Amino acid sequence: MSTPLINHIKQFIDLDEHEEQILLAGTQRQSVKKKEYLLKEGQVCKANYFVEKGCLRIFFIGEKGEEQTAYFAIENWWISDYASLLSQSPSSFYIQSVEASEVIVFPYAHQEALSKGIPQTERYFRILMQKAYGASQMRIKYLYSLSREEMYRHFQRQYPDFVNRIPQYMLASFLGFTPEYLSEIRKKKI
Amino acid sequence: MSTPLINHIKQFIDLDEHEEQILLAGTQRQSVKKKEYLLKEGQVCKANYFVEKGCLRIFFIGEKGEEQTAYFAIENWWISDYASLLSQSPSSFYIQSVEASEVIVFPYAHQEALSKGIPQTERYFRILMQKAYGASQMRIKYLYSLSREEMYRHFQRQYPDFVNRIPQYMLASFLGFTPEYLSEIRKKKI
DNA sequence: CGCGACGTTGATTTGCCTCAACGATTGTGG
DNA sequence: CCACAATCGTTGAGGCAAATCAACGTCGCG
Repeated sequence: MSTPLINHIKQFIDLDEHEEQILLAGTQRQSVKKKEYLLKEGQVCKANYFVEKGCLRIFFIGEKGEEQTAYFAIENWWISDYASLLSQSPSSFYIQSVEASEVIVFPYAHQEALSKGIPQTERYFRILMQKAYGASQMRIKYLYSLSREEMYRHFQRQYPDFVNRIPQYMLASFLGFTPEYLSEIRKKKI
Repeated sequence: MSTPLINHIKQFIDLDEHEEQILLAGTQRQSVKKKEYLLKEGQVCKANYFVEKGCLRIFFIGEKGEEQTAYFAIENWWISDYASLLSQSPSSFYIQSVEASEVIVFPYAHQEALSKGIPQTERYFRILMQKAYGASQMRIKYLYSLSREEMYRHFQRQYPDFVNRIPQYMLASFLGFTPEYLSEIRKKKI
C-alpha cells in the first residue's frame, strides 16, 4: 500500500504491510469543500488532519470579529489544535479548508490505540511534534525580530508559489497585519 | 528512586525500578551559575535540559545587538532548541541561566537510545512536545490578538510570582517590547 | 447582469520605539 | 564594610511603522 500518508510516515519509522493496514484502517479519507469546517470554536478536537491535496488553515476570531489565521497546512502537512487534542478540552480555534481538499482524518483515539500495538508510531508523532515545536520556536524568533514588511518578504521567499494560492486577506492575517498594509507593501515592489 | 525528573515522567508513563535506573544513568545533574551558558549560537544543541531548581531562558541576539528572550523555563520544565536538537544543525539561540540553577542534562543521544530499550519514553516525549506545541499555538494566538499592554497584564495574571523573579528587561524582551515601555505600563497601574 | 466578496488608495491616528539623561540598586574589589 | 562602577529602571520628547476609517475599483459567481 502506498499512500501519501504512508509514504510520509515511512520517512521516519519502519512499518510492515500488516502494520500499514492496521494504521490505515483507523483513518478515513474525507473530501472537504472550500470554506468547509473540520472544527469550530468550543468543540473538542477529536482528530489530527493530514492534507493529501489542497490547503487547510486554523484561525480564531479576534475582538473586532476579524478572522486571524494562525497556521496553514498544504500537501503532506498535518494540522490540528494540539492543546485541545491532548487534553480533550474545548478548542479556541476553527479549522477550515481554504480550497477544495482531500484530507485523511486520523482520530486521536486511533493514535492512542496504535501506541500500544505499533509503538514506533509514538516515535513518528514525537518527531512530528518536535519538528512542529522547533518550527514554532523559529516563528517566535521571526515575529520578534522582523518588521511586518520583512515578514512578508521572508514568507514570499520561502513559499513563492503559496503566496499566490491564497486570498491576500488570509495571508495578511497570517503574517499579523492588515490587508491594507499588505496592499501598500506590494505596491512598493516592482 | 524519586527525583523531580522521575516524578515528572511518571505522571505520563509507567517505569519500573530498573528502567528508572537506566534512564537516570544516561543523564547528569549540573549546577549552573547565574548567567552561565548551556548553549551558544552556532553550536549544535546536544541535550534537552530539565530544570530541577532555578530558571533558564532561551534567547537570541537581535539586529541591534539586544537580547531577545524567546522562552523561560522554571522548576519541572524542559528547555532546549528543538529544531537544532532534532536535525543536529547549528542553533540560532543561546540557552542561559537566569538565576543559579540545578539542571538535569538529558543528552539527545540518550533519548534516542532509550527509544529502543524503553519504548514508552517516546510516548513521554511525544506528550511533552505536543503540550509544548499546543502552548505555542496559544502563544501565537495571544501575540496576534493582544496589545503589548494586554500581553503584560495577561502574563502577570498567569504567573504573578514569576514576574518579580526576573529582571524587567528580560520580561520586556520576552513579551516583545522595550524596557521603557514596560516601565510606562507599570506606572499606570496603581 | 448585479451583488457581494475582495483588493486598492489616501488621510488621519496611535501604540510603541528611539534616544538621551537621569535615579536607583546591585555587586565587587580595595 | 564602604566606595564607586556597572547594571538596571524611570522619565520625557519626538518620531515612525502600522492601524483605522472611508471611499472607491474590480472581479467572480449565482
